[in-house]
Amino acid sequence: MVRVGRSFFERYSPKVAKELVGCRLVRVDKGMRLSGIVVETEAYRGGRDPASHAYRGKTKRNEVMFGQAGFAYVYFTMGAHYCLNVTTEKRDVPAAVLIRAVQPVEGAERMEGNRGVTELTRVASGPGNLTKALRIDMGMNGEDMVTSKRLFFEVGEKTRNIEASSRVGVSAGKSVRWRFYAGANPFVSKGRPSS
DNA sequence: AGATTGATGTGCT
DNA sequence: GCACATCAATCTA
Repeated sequence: MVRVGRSFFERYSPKVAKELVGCRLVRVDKGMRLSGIVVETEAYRGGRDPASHAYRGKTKRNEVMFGQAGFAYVYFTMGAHYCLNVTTEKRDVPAAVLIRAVQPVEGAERMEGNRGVTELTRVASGPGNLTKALRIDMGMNGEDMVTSKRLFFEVGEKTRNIEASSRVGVSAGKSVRWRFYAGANPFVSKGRPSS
């Protein structure tokens, strides 16, 4: 298994988001591998991107986005959900890729247990679901996913029919289509019907 | 100090 | 398809 290296993340955020589809997200929990193929991502770029957390400058919450690429940025939202991002681009460029959904590969039963559902297509479909299935919380914030032993990416097969659409749940910045997902894959979260 | 706002998910219809 | 729970960080005064 080849791990995704630092240089992969240090590029233009939407490009990283697109190429991340098809890679394998691996979470080692209690010595057991829980993994899944990434089927859906969204790119965010601070500065000119009003949908980004970093749009209004650096804060204690989003400071990870300003650091080096390849780090996990985990944040709490909507009162009950965690979301997993990977930082991208060079240091001091606030950018990240949100992992929205994965297709369970290893430890699927364990993930089902963590989630309390048996429908495999829904186990890690959606940012909040994904983190719950893989037991990712604020303790993972700032984790270096290039060197970490418990959370990282492995190079996967190239996904061919990757589709792009506008991002889900974002009111501003609808002009860019920075949501990438594997076409016709049932594990992709049902976002918004319109694109 | 108080109000507002979400990068959402679930469950019921 | 649509309502609604839920709470920390951020924004406003």
